[in-house]
Amino acid sequence: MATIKDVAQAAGVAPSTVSYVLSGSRKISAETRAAVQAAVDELGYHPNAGARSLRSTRTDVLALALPLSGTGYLPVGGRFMYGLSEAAGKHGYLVLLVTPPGSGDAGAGLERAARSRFADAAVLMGVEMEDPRVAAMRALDFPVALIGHPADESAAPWTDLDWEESALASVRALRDAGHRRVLYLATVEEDVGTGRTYSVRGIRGAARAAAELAAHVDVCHSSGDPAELYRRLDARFDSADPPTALAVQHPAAIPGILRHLAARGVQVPRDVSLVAVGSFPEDLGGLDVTRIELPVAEMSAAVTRLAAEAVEAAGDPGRAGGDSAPHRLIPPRMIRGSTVAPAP
Amino acid sequence: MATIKDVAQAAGVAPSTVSYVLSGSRKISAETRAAVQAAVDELGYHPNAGARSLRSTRTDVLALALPLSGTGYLPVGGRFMYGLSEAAGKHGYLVLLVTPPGSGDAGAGLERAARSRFADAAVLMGVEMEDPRVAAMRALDFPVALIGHPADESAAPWTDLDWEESALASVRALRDAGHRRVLYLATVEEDVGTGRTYSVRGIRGAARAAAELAAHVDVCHSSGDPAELYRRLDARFDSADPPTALAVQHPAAIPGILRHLAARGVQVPRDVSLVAVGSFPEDLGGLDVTRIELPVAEMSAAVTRLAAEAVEAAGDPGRAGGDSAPHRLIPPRMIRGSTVAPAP
DNA sequence: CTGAAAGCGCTTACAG
DNA sequence: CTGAAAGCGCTTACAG
Repeated sequence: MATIKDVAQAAGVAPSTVSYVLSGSRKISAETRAAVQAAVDELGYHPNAGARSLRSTRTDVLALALPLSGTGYLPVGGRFMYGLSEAAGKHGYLVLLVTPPGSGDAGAGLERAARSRFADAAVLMGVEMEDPRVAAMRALDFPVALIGHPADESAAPWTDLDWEESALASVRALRDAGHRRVLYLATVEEDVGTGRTYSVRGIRGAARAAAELAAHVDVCHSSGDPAELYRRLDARFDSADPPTALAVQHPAAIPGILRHLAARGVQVPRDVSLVAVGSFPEDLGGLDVTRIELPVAEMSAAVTRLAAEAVEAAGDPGRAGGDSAPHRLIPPRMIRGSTVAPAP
Repeated sequence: MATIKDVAQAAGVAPSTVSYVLSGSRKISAETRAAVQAAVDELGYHPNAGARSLRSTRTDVLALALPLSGTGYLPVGGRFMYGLSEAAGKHGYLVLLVTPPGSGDAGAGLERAARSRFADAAVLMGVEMEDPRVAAMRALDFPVALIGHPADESAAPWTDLDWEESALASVRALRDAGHRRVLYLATVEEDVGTGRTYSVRGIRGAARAAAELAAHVDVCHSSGDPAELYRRLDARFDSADPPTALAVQHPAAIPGILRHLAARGVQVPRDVSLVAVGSFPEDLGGLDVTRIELPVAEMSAAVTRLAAEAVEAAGDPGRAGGDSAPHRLIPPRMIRGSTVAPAP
């Protein structure tokens, strides 16, 4: 592989001049610049990543810390890998995956990536309300940006869909259609248990909806096991006062839920209305569901910007260590589908 | 961050000794080893990735070259990111994502990653029958392993589900149930057009099935646009001699297909039987479809092993450059679901 | 069994 | 406007 020396020799200049041409951090005469550029193109020169990062302490890599997928594959993780890779590319960053599912300690891969300086910053997914990874990375002076809205909003830069408002808006849409008994199907219970921010805040929004909208809102946790989920739904629909509407924060389960309800003789929206909270198109298998979509591209762009800023700030002692952190809370946008009808 | 010097000082030895303890490439007395290990643990020392790779030309990183997703998000890409990250982790590798969807040149990110030595090898997804990336990487002496079965089997190590056998087996299962008119719904036409190996080989298997099994096998290309796909299906089902069975190599479309058929008054499997080719569970939204699943974990493990071997071989001049490449072709396994019934 | 030293390929003060 | 030189943190022949 060509080195900076090869380029310098081909262009008849010193290696340092090549470096300056490439970084643009020094005024260079037009002829010299052209000669160097020609040699770079001719040789297909790309600076060695290891040498560059050793010297400049910049890797141009963002680490993406995936959540442990206790319940198997998480489609949302795949979406963000794509979304982040694309957004990061626009900022000149590559994306490194850490903490593969199945490893023991949730933070082990991340810690290694940070201590070995495999990356300039980490983007954290599957964030918990009190996420231990935030303090761990701060102790290492390693910049982070979160996809999630933690309890301490100033602990680290973060972005998220406003899940609380999303839950509220979905119940409101149902309430506006006349429904007074709404079942809020929250995330799978593992996510509730570990305090994932989207899970906790969604449930919080459902509780607010009950208080503010004069509606009965029954919160039920979803399950990764469809049979168990359907048992829970059956219990509600078999009760004396069954719900007339569902708000579902487990969108991947919706096609199955619709089939299960149909098998019970319950039609959507004729008998029951339904809103999806935080879905993406693949989840719904082409069904025209009334929904609030998860804005993956917008969140990916936002978290990339936050991460890039955190990297800059870490290099600039003046700006680092302020006790507030920037964030971007994304308001929900309701998309009208065909699954909401007036209450019977 | 602690360096090897800090560890050496804390342990009272030379930096080189710390390096030897960590690499295990030299006999070290038990006391020295213990002292070094204690210092390493105490300081939380991890070797700097840049320095290590600069010196040893090993990065312990595998680049995953994603296909350009012309038709938007590809769930299969997400699956392999998880699968590969997990499999690579077991071999001590981290995974770097390159060529995010949306970038102009399919190979630009990969080329940069290779020339800058961001990784030790590349795993290529979305492989085409004659994939230009293979030659490009060979020209750079950059090891690759493919997820896909290219025309030239000896060009690079590769692994894949045997799509030809999969298509053949799916038609055979339908033929064995008495079906004589089978519609083979191939991949979306973009994949056919670019010559993706799974696409070409699936169609090849369908053609063989027609020749070998005395069945009419009509091959129809799927579409990313559901409306267009349903028009194509309607054309077949409205014909004088409609199919009685479907083999579908576009599993994500199956829930929608079933709904569309139901709307036409066609029940599966009462009126039409169906087999999915290369699905994974999320695709089918909980439907109990007769299917050949895409063995993501097995393929990820295989391609990781192939990549790791290619890295070793590249370091060993004796083994490199042989004119054959190892591969692993995975035979299909049919999973019985409830979507195949005897022909009417 | 252990250490001192060279050098991987860059970037960036220092010098002119 | 350009160059010579130091040094980032490792690994591994060379030496004892």
